[in-house]
Amino acid sequence: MLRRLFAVYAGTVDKLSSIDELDARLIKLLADEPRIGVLECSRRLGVARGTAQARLDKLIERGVLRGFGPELDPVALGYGVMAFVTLEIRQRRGHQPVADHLAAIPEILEAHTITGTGDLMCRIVARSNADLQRVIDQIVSDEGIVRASTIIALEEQIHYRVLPLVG
Amino acid sequence: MLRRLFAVYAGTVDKLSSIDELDARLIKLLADEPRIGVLECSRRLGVARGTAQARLDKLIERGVLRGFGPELDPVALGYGVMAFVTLEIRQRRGHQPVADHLAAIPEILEAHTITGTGDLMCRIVARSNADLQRVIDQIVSDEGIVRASTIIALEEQIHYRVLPLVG
DNA sequence: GGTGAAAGGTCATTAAG
DNA sequence: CTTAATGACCTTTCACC
Repeated sequence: MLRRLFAVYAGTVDKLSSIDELDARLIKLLADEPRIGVLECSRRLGVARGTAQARLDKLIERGVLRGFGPELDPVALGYGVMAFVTLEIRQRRGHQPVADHLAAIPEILEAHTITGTGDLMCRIVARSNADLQRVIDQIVSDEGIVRASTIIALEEQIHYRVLPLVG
Repeated sequence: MLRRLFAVYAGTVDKLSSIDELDARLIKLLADEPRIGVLECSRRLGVARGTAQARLDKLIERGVLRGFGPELDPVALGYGVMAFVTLEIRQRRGHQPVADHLAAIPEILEAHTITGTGDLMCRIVARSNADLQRVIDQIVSDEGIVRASTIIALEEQIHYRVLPLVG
């Protein structure tokens, strides 16, 4: 078998990406038809059911598979406007208080500390452009935030995907 | 019942966000324990199985629930570096050729056309900072791209989430 | 490998908008 | 009158021991 195919040496990465060809096929199979069971997987992959089960368990254990949570579409939920907001924060007390403030706002779907002139990059959604202003006001209401620079996403060219990385 | 609780009027939104309280409870239940079946859902929600099934089907039909695909962690796959890349493109032939070029690069996890000085915002990953250069080179190899400005994500403050929008 | 259980479909009845 | 919820029955399929 081609176990540990990649096993790359990638700087400070602590989890090795030990994904072999069977794991990849398993993942792609589950991505295609998430509702099928382990038995069906083993049949399609041409392996014993125990093998499929073991592979699945290990993928979850390693953190490669984070789970099978329902994917929700913000647009269908009424949040048709998406934007990226770059925040500049006061460096005094670190970013944790600001991160806590952001986490309490449901419209903030994601946040990262970043390099460059900004300090934080957030992905936010709103029900309309007018509503976007409300969300931004809510964001900048925190003392720790100096400036917010907003970029609106017009059209989604590539929807979020990870699968191509699997090969 | 409190059906059509939100039913907001949100500009050019064509899909009404008709999520009632039962739908919300169902979604949150599935988010908590994705592996449970429809029968188990119906028991926990205190409704008939057919009801739970019908609600689930309709949520999928409306596009609110995009599916139950496996969530993959790029970090565990060996892609420990994440970055946001803003692209400036030649406006001559539109962005479609560029979008096609980007779609062929697996490390590009997402792409949107945007407002502001840039034209496209991409989320990319790489195995290391050195590898990031390779990915960027691959991106800018397209004729249609004039400039790429990269911002590296240092730490994930808020992991991607949509659930808070459900209430 | 066998067994209890769940998924998925259909149906008639009842209730509510 | 239309839409939804319910409980019942059935067959196939899976998960677990």
